This record gives sequence, C-alpha cells and structure tokens, in this order.
Amino acid sequence: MKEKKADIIAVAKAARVSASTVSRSFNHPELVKAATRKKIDAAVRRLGYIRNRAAQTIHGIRGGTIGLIVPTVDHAIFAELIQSFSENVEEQGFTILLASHGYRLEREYAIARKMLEHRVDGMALIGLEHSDDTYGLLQQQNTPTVLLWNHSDDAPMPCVGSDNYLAGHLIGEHVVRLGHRSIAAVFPPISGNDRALQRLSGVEDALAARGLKIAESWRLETPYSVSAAKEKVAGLISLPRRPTAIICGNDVLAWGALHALRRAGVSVPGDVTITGIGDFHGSKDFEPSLTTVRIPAHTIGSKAAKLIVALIIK
Amino acid sequence: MKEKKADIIAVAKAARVSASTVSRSFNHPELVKAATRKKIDAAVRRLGYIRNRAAQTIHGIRGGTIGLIVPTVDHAIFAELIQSFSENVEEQGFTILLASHGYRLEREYAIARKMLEHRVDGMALIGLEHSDDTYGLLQQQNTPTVLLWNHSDDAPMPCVGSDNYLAGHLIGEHVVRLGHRSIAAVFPPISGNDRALQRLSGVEDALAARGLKIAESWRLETPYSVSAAKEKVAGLISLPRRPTAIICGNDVLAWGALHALRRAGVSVPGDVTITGIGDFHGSKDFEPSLTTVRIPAHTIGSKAAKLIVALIIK
DNA sequence: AATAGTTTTGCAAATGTTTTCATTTTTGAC
DNA sequence: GTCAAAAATGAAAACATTTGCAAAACTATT
Repeated sequence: MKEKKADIIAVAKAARVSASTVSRSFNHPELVKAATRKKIDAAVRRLGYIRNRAAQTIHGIRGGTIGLIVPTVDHAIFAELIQSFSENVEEQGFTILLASHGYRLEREYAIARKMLEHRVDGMALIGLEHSDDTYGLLQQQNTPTVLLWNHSDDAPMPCVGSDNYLAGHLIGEHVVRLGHRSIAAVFPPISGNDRALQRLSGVEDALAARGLKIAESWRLETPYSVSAAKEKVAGLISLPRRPTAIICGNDVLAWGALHALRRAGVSVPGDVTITGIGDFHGSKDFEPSLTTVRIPAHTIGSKAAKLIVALIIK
Repeated sequence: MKEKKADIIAVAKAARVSASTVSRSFNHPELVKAATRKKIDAAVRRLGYIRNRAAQTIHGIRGGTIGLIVPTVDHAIFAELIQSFSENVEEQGFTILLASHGYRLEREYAIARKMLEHRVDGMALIGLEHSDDTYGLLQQQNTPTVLLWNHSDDAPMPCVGSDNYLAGHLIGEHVVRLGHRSIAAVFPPISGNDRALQRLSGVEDALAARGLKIAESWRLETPYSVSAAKEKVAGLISLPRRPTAIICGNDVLAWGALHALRRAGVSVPGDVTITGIGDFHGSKDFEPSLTTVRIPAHTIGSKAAKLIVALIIK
C-alpha cells in the first residue's frame, strides 16, 4: 500500500540509465538509442510509472489544458457547444478544465483565477459580457483567450459565435412578415446573459421598424426550462386577449410554449405561431413544427477550438 | 511583453520578506503577523502574482482536480449529471478535468492515463463497463475512483447510480399490466453501453415473466437522437401490423417516437402507448404525456461528488 | 590502430513552491 | 529592565522534472 509511486529516478535505476535519459526518451525520443529506449519502456511498464505533468509544467512547458467556463452545463444550448469544443480540443492533445458559474459573474472571476493557478494554456468563456476584473486578469496574465457563442466586431478579445442580435432581428422580421400584429415574447432573465439581451433587442428593433411593440403584459420572463415556459405561456393564453404569435428566446422555451398550446387545444401554427432560436437537437423534428433560427453550436465549438489552439501554439 | 510572470520570490522581494513567509501567508495565514500579511497582499496585487499550483503539486499537495470521463457531453442524459457533479465538487474546492470518449473504451483508457499524468486527485467514470486496462491502471495507481450512473452491488469500485435493470423491469411490467401484448422496443446500440443493455434485459425479463417476447422486427436500434428515433418509429408504424406499445430505451428516443406518432396522426396513448426512461428535463411537460421512469441524475451527481471528495480527503 | 566526427549519455543546475528547523523578534510577567 | 516563553521569520533542503554542457562511446576513415 505504502509503496510510493514510481518517479523518474526509480525508472532510471530500474533501466540502469540516468534520469536525464529517461526524460529524453519521453520528450525527444529521437535523441536516445533504440535499445536504451526499449530498456526504459520495459522499466516504465514494470513499475507502472506515469509522468508527472506538474513537474514539467514548472519548466514552462505547456501543460496541455484549456480552461472552459460556462454558465451551466445543463442546457441543451451549452451541452452541444461543450461537446464540440472539447472534442476538437482533445484531438489536438489538450484536455479541458471545466467549471460553471451559474450566471454569476463574480464566480466566473474566481474560477478564472483558479484556472490560472493551474496554469492552463488558454481560456474559453461564454459570451462577451464579463466583469472588468475578469478581462483585466486575463489580459494582464496574457493568457490566450477566446470568447464563445457571441460574435461582435468590437469585442475586446477574439470571439467566435453568432450574431445574436441578428438572430433576434431575423425572427422578428419573419413574424412581422407573416402578418402578425399581436406579438408576445418569452425570454430568460437578461442579467449576466448578453445573448438573451441581444436577441431581445433584435426582435424589438425588427418590430419597431414596422411600428410594432410588445405589450408590457405580453413580455414574459422565465428561467430556462420547459416547465417554466409552459406554465407562463399557459397563463398567457388563458387571458381574454391572446397574441397570434409568441417569440421565444430560445428553443427550449419554445418547446414549453408548444406543449402549453397543445394542452390548451390551441392549434399551431393555425391559431398561434411559435418561434424559437437555436435549432437544438430535436427542434427540427418537433410536431407541430417549430420555426427557429439555426445557431450552429457545433461549428462554433470546433472553430473556437481551432482558434484557441492556434493562439496557444503560435 | 517579456516581463516574465511574477513568482513567489518576486513577491517576497517586493514585500521585503522571505519567500517562506509569502508561502505561509497563503497556506497558513494564521502563522504570519497581520501587518506582514498586509504588505504581502499589497505586493501580490501590485505584481499580479498568481500562485503556481503545479509547483505545489510536486510537493504531494493535492492539486484540487477531479477527472471526469463521459461518453459524450451532448446528451440530455449526461448534461444534467455533469452539471450536478461539477457543481457539488466545485463547492468543495475542486475543479473538473473533463473529457469524452465517444463510447470508445480504448479512448477512455488513454484519457484516464493522461489525467493521471496531471495528477488528478480522483476520477469519475460513467457506467460499470470499462476495459481491464482502465480498471488495472486506476487500481494500480490507487487513485480514488467512483463509477457513476449505474449501481450494482458487485461493482469492482465504489459506484453511485441507479439500477438500470430495475428501471427496465419496471417499465416492462407497467406496460404488460396495462394489457399490452404487441410490444415494440427502440433502443440505442448496446456496445460500450452497459446502461442500455441492462435496461433492455430488464424489459425483456419483465415481458418473459408473462410469456411475452418482442418480435425481431419490432426491435429497433437507433442512435441516441430525436431524429433517428422519429424516423425509425415512423417506419415501424407504417407497417400493416402495429404494436400497441413502444418501449423506448430513454426519453430522447421516446420524444422522437411521440413526434412520429403525432405526425402520423396516431393518438397517444389512445392507439399506442409510449414509454421512456430517464425523466429528462422537459419530459414531464410533454404533451401528450409520456410515461417514464425517473433516473435522478441530479441526485446521482451530487451523491457521487460527495463520495469522491470523501474518498480523496479521507 | 589512430583520428576525427557523430551519436549517446550523464552531471549538475534550474524550475517555483513548501516545509523543517533554527534563529530572531515580540510579548508579558516580574 | 530582565528573562523566559511564545510568536514570527528566514535559510536551506526537498519535490519531480528538464536541459545545457561536457564527457563517453561508438563509427568511419585513413
């Protein structure tokens, strides 16, 4: 039990060479004779030696980790993004250090700090809205960083994502063009969530361009969940005056809306039109079908992965 | 640009104390005079110093990371689990090193090795089915490990999860008890996925107990996606003879099935009963409503988190 | 068999911390 | 103002590696 784990010196002894040679055989195999390498490999296997990245890292060698901080993992939105990002990053030999801040920006700062203590080679954050402290920290340590999910030309750091304002605008225009005039909106809380805010602005501007406005009582704010949206929308359509279109901040909320309408026996899109944003897994197969704007999570993840790796090894 | 990052010695100089004192002020603040601590804090801030965990780690100090290897992040199933696990583990001061193996067990081994190189304090794996190499590795390095998601009394390592066989059995019995005799099943591929296999066995045994069996042509295998399930089920119900119940391996497949039936104008549960397993976000609000067995991902995540932390700091 | 060149190897210093132990400083009691 | 005890600090060794440099061991060439 107490047999301490093998270190490079133990391996060296076992293989009857020096520690330097063992180290080289790992990091610059071409510099060591094949026969020696063989001996070393054997010793490594015999002792169950596993090199210690921490000890390498203090020599300024890249540790091979990238920090990824998300608001939460548990959303269809981010799951797809995280998967694609991590997959691509792993392909390049990096591993992800993951943490979630639950939409609290101070948590994000604390987490970022911790990740820097671990000497991550790079960082990825969701969205463009971060505390000054966080931006300052990353800048000061000049850690390669990419901002995921949103894109804006005047972002303070490299970012890869889509234009959420545009997405909202597109949806807004679409709905107006269908002839709707009584329009409701269901959105998540916008604090700490620039994505939602931009989408909503896009929608509002598109409507305003036609002189339309969303009535105060038809602006629903709900947490990101099918249940919550379903409930809110059920309340909405039980009112005497009903909207003819409900614009949802994302597909999950739209699903909730659709279930609420189905339950109430309201026909979609006959009586009411529902729109989402995101095109999550499952949305395109929804019955009745759902109008949504595709946000290419998969592509964003893989592009961002390539970008951050490029920044790191440049 | 070239100003190398501050190290503990730089801080010591700036604060006019020794490195040891700086170190202590971080790790055992009670041992250093308040005034000194103040000077040090100031210097730290001024220099933007961030301690180097790697350098601590080589002293055998815990690095504060836990490796989590999942088949994929991008499934409603695991997203919820990961979130809950990581949330709980973060609360205790740990950070997660996350990677996915895409249901390939050799990848899992490689990833585990890499995580051990990073000297994770503990590991968490999904399911009970892992390569001998992986088990051997973890055992030999005696790294605290927990197996997530499945539970079995004779698992080779501590595990926290639910009994998937039981879940399948419950669903099977339920369907039989409703009086169904013509039963179809839609399941994901079972290779590298002990969860699916156990569920299916549970279902089959429950049916067998009543002398029932799923016809070969009614056993559908489909990847884990709404689209795929929808398509398969659409094919199934277009056949002349239709099952009266379709048991799905998990809720996502059940969603696909529900959409297929709705599209075909088949009434649920009037004409056909659909069941899922998992009780994912959204399932309980689905219209028409879905019968499912709850697998408490959230609870599993948090219990597992507590367990692994306990194993680590014991 | 000696030489020059090339390939392998080992020694020792360096990396950024923590920790043990010894030394210095402070405190409180007289 | 002394003294002992307690508290705070520093020096140096330790941790698991990598790497620059020099020594040693081979290869060819004569």
